[in-house]
Amino acid sequence: MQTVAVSQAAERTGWSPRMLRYLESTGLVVPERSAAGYRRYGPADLDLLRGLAELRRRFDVELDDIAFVVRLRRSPELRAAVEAWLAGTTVPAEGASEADWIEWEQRKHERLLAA
Amino acid sequence: MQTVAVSQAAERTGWSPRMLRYLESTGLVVPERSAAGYRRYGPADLDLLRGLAELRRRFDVELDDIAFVVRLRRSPELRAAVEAWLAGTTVPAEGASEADWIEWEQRKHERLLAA
DNA sequence: GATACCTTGACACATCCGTGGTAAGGTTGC
DNA sequence: GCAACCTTACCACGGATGTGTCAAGGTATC
Repeated sequence: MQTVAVSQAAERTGWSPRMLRYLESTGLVVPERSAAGYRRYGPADLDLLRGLAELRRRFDVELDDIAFVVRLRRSPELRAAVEAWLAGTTVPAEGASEADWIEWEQRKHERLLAA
Repeated sequence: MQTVAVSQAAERTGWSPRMLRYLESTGLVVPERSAAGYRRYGPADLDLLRGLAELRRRFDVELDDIAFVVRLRRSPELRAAVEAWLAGTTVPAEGASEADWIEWEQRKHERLLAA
């Protein structure tokens, strides 16, 4: 498998080498290591990095947010607790239509602006 | 419907009045308003507030994290993008067994400690 | 063996989050 | 009409995020 070192990976994904190390520390993109301890980024890693940059750019998503989704996936207990909480919220449920969301949004704004 | 004002709600849920206003500003728990603009917390609001406190205590979840889940629910586009990203990750998929997670966790630690 | 990479670790800094306080003013109930 | 609540709008502050830079040292390649 073709792998590249950190500065190459940085060049090809738009991240800085510093940020690649930071991303590794958060657990979001963890490359393999060479025998001497060098980070080796494979094609899948590069795709992940590009995707992450894209997510942030397009949706203004925090790294924390993504990390939390990962956490949700791996802790069914947490996932269940969060879903239980969501069930009590006034927020429309899973299969809600777009119209439900619009109405909810309007009610929320009514509330917020009611002052 | 029986509703209480902000200081009462605070007393009954363990939050401070200040935090109840903050939570409203984040959109997580938005109470109705009286004619004069006073916040009126109903039983459902109180439950939400207690549940939120419980989530933080038990799972060390940030408010941001919950807010992001709400955002995921209401933006199918964002949800799809995040799921697509997750699909590329080395993280075990939706229906993965506990054993898969343990193995993944071990590999991650191997990687992180390989230096 | 020199050069250009890589490693970890630290300091620094802007920005935001969570939280408290406080001030200036409106509402309510006795 | 006053006491006890409520409102918004600020200032403050410790801690975390995201990011850069630098230092001290290991590795690889020619």
